Amino acid sequence: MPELPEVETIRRDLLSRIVGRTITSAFVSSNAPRLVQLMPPAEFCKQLPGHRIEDISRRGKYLLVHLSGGLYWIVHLRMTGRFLHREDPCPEDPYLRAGFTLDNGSSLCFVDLRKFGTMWLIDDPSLVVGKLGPEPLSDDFTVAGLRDLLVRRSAPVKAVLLDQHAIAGIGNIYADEALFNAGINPRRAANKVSKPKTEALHAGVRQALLDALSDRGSSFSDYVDGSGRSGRHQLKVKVFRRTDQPCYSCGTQIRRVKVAGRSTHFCPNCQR
DNA sequence: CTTATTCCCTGATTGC
DNA sequence: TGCAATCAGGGAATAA
Repeated sequence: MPELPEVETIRRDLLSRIVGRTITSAFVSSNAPRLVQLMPPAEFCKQLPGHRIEDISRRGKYLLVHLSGGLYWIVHLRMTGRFLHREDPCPEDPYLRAGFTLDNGSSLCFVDLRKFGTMWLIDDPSLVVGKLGPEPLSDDFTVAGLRDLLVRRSAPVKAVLLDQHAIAGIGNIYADEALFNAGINPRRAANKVSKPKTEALHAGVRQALLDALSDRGSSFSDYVDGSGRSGRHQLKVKVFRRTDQPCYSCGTQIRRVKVAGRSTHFCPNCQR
């Protein structure tokens, strides 16, 4: 499940490896008919070659590959997507959904078991990422902004953290970790989170993301970085997938419940 | 505007 | 042991 720390790790990996390269060929598997958005895959494969990769940025969980001519190649990995760069052509893989060759013989391989991943080739990225909430690691994410968000909503606070239009880039792992950091019960109504707890949540979100980023992301299942290596943060999570294990802070067994349709892990003692 | 539910997809897990 | 039903999850679409 690539979330902000995982996508940012991939971005940094790819940035050092493919900026300046020109795309020489593109292929999309016929068994991935939903991968390319807004245009037929054949059109996408025809347009991409010839463009030089100028930069790579990230917005929430979206990767934006800036191409020559002002075009953007946007990639979302969803649940099981992998976006890998290698020095030779993409190897045989039953889940290889798209492959791209670069002008130095290296390649980008898009591997995605569940086929939820999507990509766009588009002039105006705001059509794809324009409605996302603030970047939680930027100055746009403030305690006051978070407070405004929470007071208007009666949904569980975890549902708000997962809402990409509220804050961009948080998924199931870091929503649970952030709420633990802040000592907030995930089921608590957003508009009942106190002011001090809102401050704690703001800090808790940032800490969860920064901790994961420094570990190059969490590899619970499919996630690997831009070179195909696993992250390490799955070994350090405080609550996510630690059901029935003791809380590191108080020893109470971590509980698992369903909130906002997602598995949710928390310490019933530390998160009241 | 909000919140809840369904859908996409397939390997892993659970239940009988 | 075997096979079917359920689960996992990001986010768009749909319903209410």
